[in-house]
Amino acid sequence: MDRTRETVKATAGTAPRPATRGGGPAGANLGLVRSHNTALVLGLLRDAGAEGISRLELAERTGLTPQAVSKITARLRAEGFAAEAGRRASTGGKPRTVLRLVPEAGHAVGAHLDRDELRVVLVDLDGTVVAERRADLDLGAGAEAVLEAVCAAARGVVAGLDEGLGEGLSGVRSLVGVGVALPGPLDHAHGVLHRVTGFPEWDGFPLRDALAERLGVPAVVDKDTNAAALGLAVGGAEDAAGGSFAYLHLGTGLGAGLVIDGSVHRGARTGAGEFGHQVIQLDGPLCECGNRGCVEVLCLGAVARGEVAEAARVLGVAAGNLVGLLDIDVVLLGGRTVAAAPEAYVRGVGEVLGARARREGTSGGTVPVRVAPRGERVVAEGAAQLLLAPLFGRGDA
Amino acid sequence: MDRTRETVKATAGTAPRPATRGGGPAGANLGLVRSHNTALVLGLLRDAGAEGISRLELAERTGLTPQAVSKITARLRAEGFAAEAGRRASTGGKPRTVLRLVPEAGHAVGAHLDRDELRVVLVDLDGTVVAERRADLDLGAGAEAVLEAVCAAARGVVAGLDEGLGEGLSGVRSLVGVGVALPGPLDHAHGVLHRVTGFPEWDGFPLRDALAERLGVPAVVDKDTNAAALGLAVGGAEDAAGGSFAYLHLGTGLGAGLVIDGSVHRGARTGAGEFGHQVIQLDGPLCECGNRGCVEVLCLGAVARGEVAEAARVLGVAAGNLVGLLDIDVVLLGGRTVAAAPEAYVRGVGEVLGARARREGTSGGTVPVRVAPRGERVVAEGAAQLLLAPLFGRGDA
DNA sequence: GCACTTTCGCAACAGCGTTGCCAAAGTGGA
DNA sequence: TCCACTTTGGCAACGCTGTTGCGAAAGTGC
Repeated sequence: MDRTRETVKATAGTAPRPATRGGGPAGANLGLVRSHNTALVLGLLRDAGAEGISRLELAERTGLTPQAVSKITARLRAEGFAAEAGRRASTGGKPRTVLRLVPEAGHAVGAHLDRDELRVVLVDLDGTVVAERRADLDLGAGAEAVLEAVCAAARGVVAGLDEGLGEGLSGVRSLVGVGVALPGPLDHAHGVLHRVTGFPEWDGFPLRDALAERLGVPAVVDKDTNAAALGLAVGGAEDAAGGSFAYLHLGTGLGAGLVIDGSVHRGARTGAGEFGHQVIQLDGPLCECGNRGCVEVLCLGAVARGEVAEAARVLGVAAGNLVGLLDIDVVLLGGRTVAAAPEAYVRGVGEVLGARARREGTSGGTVPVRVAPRGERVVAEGAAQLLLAPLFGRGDA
Repeated sequence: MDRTRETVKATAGTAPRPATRGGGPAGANLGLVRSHNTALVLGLLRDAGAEGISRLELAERTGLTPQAVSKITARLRAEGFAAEAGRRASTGGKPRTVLRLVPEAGHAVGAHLDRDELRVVLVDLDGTVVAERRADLDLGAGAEAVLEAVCAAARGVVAGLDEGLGEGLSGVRSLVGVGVALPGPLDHAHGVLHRVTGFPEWDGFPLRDALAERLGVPAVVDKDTNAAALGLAVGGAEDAAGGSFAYLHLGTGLGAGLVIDGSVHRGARTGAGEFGHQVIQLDGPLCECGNRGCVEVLCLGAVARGEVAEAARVLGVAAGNLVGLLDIDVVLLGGRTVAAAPEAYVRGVGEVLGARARREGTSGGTVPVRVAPRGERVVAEGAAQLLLAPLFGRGDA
């Protein structure tokens, strides 16, 4: 990913040599330390929200000295990313000055390309959705048509910023870039699509570079479930922060986004999270993937027959396998099918996980199951976070 | 983990403040940069083995400048961890000086506590086993007896070092510590056992602290499968280095150790890798864990009936689920049952994975399946790596 | 009104990797 | 045999990082 534009480079400092050559482990230099700590502080500022956070709290949370925090925050204030926001009550001495993030200092566009729908949002540093567009879309209409639809929508959501708008989006000073999330296998590292399920004409298409060139800003591409998981990791469930959780998406298909120790796990081939074709019934009914007894077939079959309880139970068994394998903290459910009967799925999956936990003894207790917040916008918001998260020290994207 | 003894503290430098307070993300200071880069260089030295590696190669691989590498290696040489080892052929100028690790500069003890057997090894910095002891063991014989057996064996393997041996092991200058691996649920972070399967009397026993006090050196405790995975990640399969793989252990039970992006994934409760109780047959035969249709029941049942091919197939299906979920690079098989018919299991599991890969298209190709090297010593060697790996920049342990 | 506590910035500092420069140690052509 | 050239790698000065020492600012409480 190339993020060398001047606008939102919080880490202006020196121009360091390329930190890593050839994929090996990277040596750390001082510029890296600086950007790491700056990102850490920015992240804490964001998490503090409107309430803000004092310099000393930042020092305690990061392990840095108060003086280092003062220097870092001074830079951030000079660059417009942070600002003072009142002061706390005194505890016998000088009251702490509260700092807060300036959300308008940075924005990112997030686009969710679904099979029949396009949803584009503009998100600020805080994660707040500033603008949104929705349109019908035919993923099979060809690259040119889809690209144009995405660009038009992106221009639309950015228009309100009034920061000067030229050919692409490159005139928008605070814009970090555009994140795109879509189904189907793809290569996240290079931003190249593989055979998007049902649309073979996309195979090998370099979506990231095409978009970046067309819009004149950095672009990132990821699977829809990964984007959703990232969005939820950043500002979603409170207890999911920094931990591990799975986002299970039940819509036209069944997939998962995995967050392990606070960052999205994609695997070397962006193949992780293939949850739907997990086999849970040996020699079971044939799935369109060629396997037998996949969760997807069993679960969606039950849905089609109207047996929501059975669908939830099957989903729960597969979720239980996942929880056991990865020792996950929370399971979040999303997607259109879940949205149609949220309580039933939460209850059904929860029961299976609860029974499993009870059998295994008390250690750790049962894994909570919840409906993922943000509803139909999860993926689009997460796509925007593909650009924003790195600013805040998330290793993703 | 407490590793403040002077002997093998490669990072002698300044005494930095505690880097992190309260479990949050840690701010980086200069001492951290130094130890990070030092560990990186040490790791590359170890991977280079007897052939050694030149300063400039180190610079290229780490992304550091040659001068920085020179400084770091000068320190390492002064401390006895590295030494010059000849020189390369000239390519038109001054020939490169080859550096190599001095294996004898550090040792670690690794202990594998199995239900009926104790195996203790002494490993040097290179990962080479310097000494080994094996003894019968009854895990149910009570804490005192087991502790004494471990300590006696540890003293035994260390005796040959002739570095002065007092009450415990604290007199051995080059000894980093003792790593212990055993089955059953436990808390890796605190080194406390939970209900070791079949031996309820161990529940809550603080094994790590008990051993550390008794021996006078740092101790680390982990699950046997995690230790094996770490050992394989460090010096095992070549193509597993830095990547992701699963070690599947088929013995009296069925478990897995997961390595994701080069480091062992344990989960917050050290619960990850519960592979055996993955359900792959809805409403299948009852497992002793209370679930129905677990791989363990199906697989071990087939083994008991002498149907090795069926056992391998079932194992392959479960491995396929795991591979799909995590996008893993390699599957390594180990354990007594596998050792009895290695080719059959490799073939059987490989066929299932191959069929799965073929159905999903060409992207990435099929995941290789191999027998884990090192045989019955994997776990003990991995246990020693619990102490050594951190020296080389592995985030584990 | 004064002593005390707490926050936080300025200035000096130590330590990290980096840069500039040069000696060392080879090769290869004249 | 000599000399120009290339490449390695150490020494010294440097810039930048977070850290430490100290003092001003801004409250509380007797």
